[in-house]
Amino acid sequence: MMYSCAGVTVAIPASNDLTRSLRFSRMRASSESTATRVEKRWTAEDGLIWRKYGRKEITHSKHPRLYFRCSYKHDIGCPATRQVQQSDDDLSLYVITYFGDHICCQGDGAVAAAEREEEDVKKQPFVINFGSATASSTSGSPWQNSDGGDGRSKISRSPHAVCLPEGRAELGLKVTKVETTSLDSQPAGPAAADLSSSPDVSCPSPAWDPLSCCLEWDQFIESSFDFVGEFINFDGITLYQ
DNA sequence: TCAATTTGACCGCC
DNA sequence: GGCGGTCAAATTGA
Repeated sequence: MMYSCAGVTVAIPASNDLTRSLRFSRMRASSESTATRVEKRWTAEDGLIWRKYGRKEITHSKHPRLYFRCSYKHDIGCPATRQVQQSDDDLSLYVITYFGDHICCQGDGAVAAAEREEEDVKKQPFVINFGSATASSTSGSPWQNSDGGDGRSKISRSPHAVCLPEGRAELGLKVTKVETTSLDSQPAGPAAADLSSSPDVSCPSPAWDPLSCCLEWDQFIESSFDFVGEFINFDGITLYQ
């Protein structure tokens, strides 16, 4: 099977083979050498279409870990996944760990945008200021999928990936830190207190944008801050890879 | 009717 | 056996 996305044609295995390979690729995250870790006060749209496929209560963690995968996982075998977990120490902090690169949107536009983003990352610190993130928040958490509202994402169900890394710039985001780590030495998890030690600043991946995410964007908007015109004022963000 | 979410269950690793 | 990651049936909303 061949699939084209943003000018890139990708060959993927037959669905049965893919399903089988996926089924027996458990513990993938722990076996891979690297992951991209992002800490945010809130999650934000990253222009990519994520689909939630699991939720797990983690021992010694107050908050469940949510599992997202690229919506094109089954379509074109895009291996990108991410885990989102609320920090126990700072309830406004979310640790987002990305695994794998997106192969679903590596078109020229996305690559160029990613390159521009990399330049931005190198040029200036990344500070996303949420301002009074809790000013209008009643729950203060996007983890309302199963108890709060209906949990249904209101983001577009567009069948096409939207590769708009520059959207971050539209949100006025700046990069403070991107850190590359090995899962072998620093497994993903909620303990993020020691993650701010590296001075390295680099773009985690030229193929896609891990700097922002799309978890519960509507809830994010509705509960975390007040919109004033089109300006979004974030509170803070730290990136780790 | 379709597509996304929820959630219990399954599976591999430690 | 416990834990974490993923699957897939059931559920739900557009």
